[in-house]
Amino acid sequence: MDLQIQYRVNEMRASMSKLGVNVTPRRAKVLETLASTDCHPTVNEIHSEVRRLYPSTSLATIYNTIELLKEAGQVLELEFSGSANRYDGLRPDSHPHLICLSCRSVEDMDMCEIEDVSLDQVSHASGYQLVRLRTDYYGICPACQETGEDPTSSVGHK
Amino acid sequence: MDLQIQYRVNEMRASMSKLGVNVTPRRAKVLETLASTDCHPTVNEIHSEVRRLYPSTSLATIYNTIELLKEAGQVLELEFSGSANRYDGLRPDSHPHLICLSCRSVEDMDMCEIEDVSLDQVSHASGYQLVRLRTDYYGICPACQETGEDPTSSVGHK
DNA sequence: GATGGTATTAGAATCGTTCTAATTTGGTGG
DNA sequence: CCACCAAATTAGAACGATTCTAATACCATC
Repeated sequence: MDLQIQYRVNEMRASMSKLGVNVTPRRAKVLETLASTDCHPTVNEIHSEVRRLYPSTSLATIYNTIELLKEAGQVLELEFSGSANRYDGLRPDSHPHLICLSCRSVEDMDMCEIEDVSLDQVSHASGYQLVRLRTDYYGICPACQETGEDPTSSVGHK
Repeated sequence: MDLQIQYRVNEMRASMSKLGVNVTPRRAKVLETLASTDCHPTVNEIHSEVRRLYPSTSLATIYNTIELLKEAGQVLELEFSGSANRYDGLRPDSHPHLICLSCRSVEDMDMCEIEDVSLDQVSHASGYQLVRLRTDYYGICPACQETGEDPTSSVGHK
């Protein structure tokens, strides 16, 4: 396993242990799956991956592990109402994403010139005690543009 | 009916007509409901409101009308995976919201000092053809803070 | 008053997620 | 080495928001 992945898995392990939670083999495989991709997998995708090693694994175990990871602050949940939620285990902190309305891919957006408004700043101005920020840019990704997608037809993205 | 509401309803009507869609009495009531509140109602809430005038209205009519409004670009859909979607008919353009993890209220965030990154800017840098931006700040609203809510217990917002 | 197209309805179907109750596992003290 | 207990895991049921479907109602037009 890639060293960076290994490092990230250990971080997640440590956080879970700090919560007093056992990192069982199946759970470890969930962590590894999350740490091994920047494609923001769904629960089903993680499930398939874990099953390759432990074929009897049930969906509940994946949901359960992700719940624990959320409590440990080690995974970022990207909710979607019309399709399955996606999870980012590489960068559990709030950060912006690019979402394709056509192929529904989810990509991290890393643009140094875009400076995130700080939670502190908004907290202060709004009176809210803020803990998280979600920023999603919706559009058509370069690949889908090439295959001749019409962005207006997918605006009410489902 | 308040003049501002009336004005907004007429805007929505015009957009729907331009699409070649009839604005029936039930649909008109949906528009009016959306134009009358900044509380970002759910489909169920709109349904209840429309039923006060037309008691036999089915849920399907609300979903259908909202679909048409989305096509007309006259309503902003705020998706939530664990609870019902909410709709903003007053400001169908992308704009940031404040979401309370405790009472799940959704509020428009209007802070002149927070300048939205323009879609054009991000489009250019990312290669995406962007049509929409979602920005949500999650935290505990002032009212819930007073009643002694613990923000960390609700972080995995549902 | 008949016709045709649109709107509407009730309820079934779908799908992601959560819940439940029973079973399995793994470590600890005897 | 075994019995015990708590935690993990399982399969499947339950749930809730949304979408789909097929039948009915409505309304303008002829």
